[in-house]
Amino acid sequence: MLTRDFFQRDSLALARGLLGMILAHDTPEGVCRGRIVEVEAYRGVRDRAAHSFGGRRTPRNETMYGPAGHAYVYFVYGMHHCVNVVAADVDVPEAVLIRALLPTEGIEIMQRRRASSRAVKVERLCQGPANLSRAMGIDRRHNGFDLLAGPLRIEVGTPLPDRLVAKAPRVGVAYAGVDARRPWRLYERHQTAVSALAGRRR
DNA sequence: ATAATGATTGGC
DNA sequence: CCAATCATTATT
Repeated sequence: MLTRDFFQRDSLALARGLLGMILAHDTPEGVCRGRIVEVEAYRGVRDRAAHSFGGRRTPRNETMYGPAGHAYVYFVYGMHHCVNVVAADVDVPEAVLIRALLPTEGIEIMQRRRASSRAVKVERLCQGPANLSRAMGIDRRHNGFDLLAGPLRIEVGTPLPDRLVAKAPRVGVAYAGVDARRPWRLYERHQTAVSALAGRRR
């Protein structure tokens, strides 16, 4: 099991550490697991792309100000959920957005949750933060959950070696000015499950 | 109370 | 390219 120390560090370091770890969710339908292959670091009060920029503290982002290793889940665009892992110390509002998983377990359950007109390929089931949330059965009810243990948790996986870590600017943060260009999106090189809009790099 | 907008996705 | 769709936030 991971320790609190694993999560209690700055969000960029945590983002790096989360690559290769497992997001697991026990649900009535069964357990679902996926290997984390793409993340983005949101670096707190100085990061114009972060919900906590400038020390903004609202009901929505309150979890970011709490202890590390908890889930910050929020609702956007009137229809999507995104899952973050809270980093750093209490009152230091940093977090890591989980952007893509490679599903390893509970694939049929995920396919049911993602059911649309056409079948969804395994590598697309958890491709993108909102798709992943839907496939894993995560919504606002999970905001504030402790990810160390419990029905929604992060388990020890296989750390991703440096040579397989790619870095690029974050997605969907054009409003963030200079911070929009920072290479704070980390993902597994050559991994087909990384989100499509994110583009590929080597 | 009202207006603006979004850490996205999928369809055309 | 753009509509979907509404909670959250900022502003009056």
